[in-house]
Amino acid sequence: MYRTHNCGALRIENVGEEVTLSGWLQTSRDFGGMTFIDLRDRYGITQLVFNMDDDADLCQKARKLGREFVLKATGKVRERSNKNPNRNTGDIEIEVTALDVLNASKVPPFTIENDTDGGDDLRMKYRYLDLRREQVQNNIIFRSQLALETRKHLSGEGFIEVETPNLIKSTPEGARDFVVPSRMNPGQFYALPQSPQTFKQILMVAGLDKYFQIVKCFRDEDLRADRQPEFTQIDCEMSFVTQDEILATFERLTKHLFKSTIGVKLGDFPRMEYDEAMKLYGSDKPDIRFGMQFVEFNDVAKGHGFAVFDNAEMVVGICAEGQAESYSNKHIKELTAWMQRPQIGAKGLVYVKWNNDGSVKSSVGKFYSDEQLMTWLEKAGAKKGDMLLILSGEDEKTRKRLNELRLEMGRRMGLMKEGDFKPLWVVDFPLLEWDEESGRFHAMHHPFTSPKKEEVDRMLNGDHETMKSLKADAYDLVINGVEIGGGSIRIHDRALQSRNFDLLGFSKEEAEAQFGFLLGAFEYGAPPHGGIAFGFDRLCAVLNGQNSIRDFIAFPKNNQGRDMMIDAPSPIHDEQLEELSIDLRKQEAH
RNA sequence: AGUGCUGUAACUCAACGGCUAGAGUACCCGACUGUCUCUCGGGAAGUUGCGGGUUCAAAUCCCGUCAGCACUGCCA
Repeated sequence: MYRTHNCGALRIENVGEEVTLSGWLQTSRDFGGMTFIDLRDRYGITQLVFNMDDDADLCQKARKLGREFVLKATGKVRERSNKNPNRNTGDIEIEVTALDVLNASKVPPFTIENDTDGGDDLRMKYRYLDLRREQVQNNIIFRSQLALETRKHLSGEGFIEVETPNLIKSTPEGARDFVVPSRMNPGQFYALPQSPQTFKQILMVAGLDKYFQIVKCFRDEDLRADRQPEFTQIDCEMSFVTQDEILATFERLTKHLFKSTIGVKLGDFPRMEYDEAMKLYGSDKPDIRFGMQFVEFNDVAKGHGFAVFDNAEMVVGICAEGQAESYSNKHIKELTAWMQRPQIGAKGLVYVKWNNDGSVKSSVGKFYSDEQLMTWLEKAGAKKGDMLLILSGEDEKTRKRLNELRLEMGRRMGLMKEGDFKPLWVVDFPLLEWDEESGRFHAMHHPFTSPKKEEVDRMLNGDHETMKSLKADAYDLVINGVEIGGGSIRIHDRALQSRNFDLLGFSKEEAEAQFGFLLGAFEYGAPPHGGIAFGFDRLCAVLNGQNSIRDFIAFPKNNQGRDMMIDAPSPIHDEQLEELSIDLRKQEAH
């Protein structure tokens, strides 16, 4: 037997018991005459004691062991003379009578501690060592709990978990597909699903009524801290539902997950129209933990001889409360430089300070009187001590930049409080989005998204602006500025679907070739349906107040989509290529 | 594809263009009977990512390249 207890189990009540523990050597403290070993497993750390006076051979053996050795120790639990209040097992120790070295270990390349000294790349390469750390292990355990609570809750609401295939058909819409060559069908390829979208709709046609799945999705796009090439979704679809019913269902799920995993009770989620989010926050995923909403200054700023504002489509700013005195010229200059980085690309940044002594100071003070600037401050609802930060330029771009500034000011002013969760439904997304590159509209959500009922008539007779303004029954759940998930009511009517394909520039033949199976299914009595999908990895991260999803994935990939541990992707043998009927293009010689 | 930051001992980092490239941690050896960041003494440890250039002299400056991270594009 390897163990009678785990390393986090023993307490003062167990004193006197004969126990066996197995685990890893966390650290040892050798005093010559006696040696302490901290034995670790995922449940905790228990101290083993060896004493020269009791058993010299055993003590000598213990002195020779290195970090991360795998040990089995048998002995008697006894009360410590010096207790360690920082540890659950700190009242007791094991007086060891028998010790087996189950396995030796090389010296690990970084310390297996909460505050590891390892960098990201090392930790990924030696992921099995990183996963020994309590924090990372807790993240993985948390993920497991979140998945179980999701299943419990949705199953309790009558949802059925259905698996959908991973080898499916490539479609041109959306993200790039990962493709898999077919050996038995030379020259043809499967694609890995970007999401089980079409399958879940077909499950609705099939009458499953309420479907969910915790499912891997694959997108071959460039990565970020919050983006992996393969990631997990809580994917759902429901029949005979309105948007309100879907939102209510997944609001219940979200509340349940917050309550059951981190004990946070969320209030009812507010809703905001997409247009309003863009107007007030310059983002379709506003962080509403703090205000600092956009204020437009076109009417008060234009026509006073300041050419930059006069020529701008939009003059818009935010009011940073209480910041007038804390931003010196140097700070403003630094903030301006931050805004001018190529990633953001603002040309300049205008400030208006309302100092505590009542005076007004501004970088555009030459062009505007104090009285004029006061009207700006009033417009923004500013108080003494506040500071306006104003950008100008083309409407959409300027709002996007101001969004970055707002978030940065939120960070600097400490307004993104840890443990504060502010969910938000963003609703009424546009149906279509203009794609400059291809010179056509594409679906903002996906091609099966239903336009709002009142938009149907406008759908075909519209000009460019009308098309841009068409609204869909599409919605996102945003928490603390992170897009947690999104969905829509789908089109279940074949005629409306064809209309939508027309708008998207699909010919009948293309639509048939790409989505014929779905359109075919819709001809056999498709129920009205809709659904949503949550980013499971992001939800894990947000619940833990973290930005990077990598720590919640047991085996994540790096920036370049490489698995550093197994070193994938990698070349394959010529025989494999041959079998797959694939000729590689010759690489240019470097 | 682009922008920025980083790359020095096993790890984390330091070193004005100039002395034998240092420190902490970890590691090895020795001492130590109540530690839990043990303590003390000693030791070993370097292709300064790689290639080229400028210079009397390069970890340091320049060019290229590779890798990691963050971001922009991209991600229905």
